Amino acid sequence: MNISEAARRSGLSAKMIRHYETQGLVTARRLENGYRDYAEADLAVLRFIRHARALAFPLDDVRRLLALWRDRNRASADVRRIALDHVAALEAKAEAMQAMAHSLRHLAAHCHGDGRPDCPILNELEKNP
Amino acid sequence: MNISEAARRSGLSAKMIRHYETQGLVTARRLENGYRDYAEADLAVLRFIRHARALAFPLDDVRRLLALWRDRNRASADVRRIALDHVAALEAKAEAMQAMAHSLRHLAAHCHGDGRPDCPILNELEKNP
DNA sequence: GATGGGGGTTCCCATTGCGGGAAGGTCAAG
DNA sequence: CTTGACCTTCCCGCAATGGGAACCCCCATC
Repeated sequence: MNISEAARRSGLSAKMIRHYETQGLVTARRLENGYRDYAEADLAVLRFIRHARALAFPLDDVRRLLALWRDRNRASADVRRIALDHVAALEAKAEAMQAMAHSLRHLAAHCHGDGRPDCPILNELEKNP
Repeated sequence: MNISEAARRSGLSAKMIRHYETQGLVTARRLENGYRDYAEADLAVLRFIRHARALAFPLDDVRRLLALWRDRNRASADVRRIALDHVAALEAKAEAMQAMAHSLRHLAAHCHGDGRPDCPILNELEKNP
């Protein structure tokens, strides 16, 4: 199957697939004319990548997860460590963003939000320290 | 004051300050030798930027907030809108990340995490659709 | 045979917000 | 005069794509 069908069937874009190839996550057989040719097994890899990316695993992690996936002698502990490290990163970022959102919501709640110029949001931003 | 002192006193890096200048957020007087020269008023702008960035406002928003800040005839409604739009974006991203973290934590909780190869995390990633 | 259309390919640029580092000007102290 | 600590501009790299150019391939139709 050509790249656009692989894209359609994997839920990725052709651009993404080529990019993942440059990053060493997938490889494709090449036809005589240079076209990439994907087998069902490749499709499984592409779907794996899509699922991992949907969970926001960086490509580096995806590469490691793929290696473990292919390794019949893997230790599930290795998979788990990658996942939990990623979870920690996600939660740290999410909490930081929630905290920022909270502060801003609080400031916005005290802002008239009308034609008058005074605004606690700007007051906060212009504070000295 | 030169750029490194402005950096120290604003809590930004010299690199950041130059970058903000290319993005039209700050301007600095130039000495005869081409060096940037900052006044106290510039420092206030730099601190404003730092506070806004600490709340993760994109530079485009910071530019708009600065314009409103300088505008004595601003409507606080405009400031509020920028802030609340940003809050919405922050919360959307944060919630998406929390959701991913939750799914992964759930999967990891069912993973032995020992030397055995079977792992619900990989099972999830290799699913068909 | 020529042409058109719809594939494919590679490669470069832009995004966002910086950091690193090179190449070179400037200035004060020793 | 040299050293060192500033400053300047400019280019590269990051992460993960999207957009688009320039060009190749193949098939069908005129």
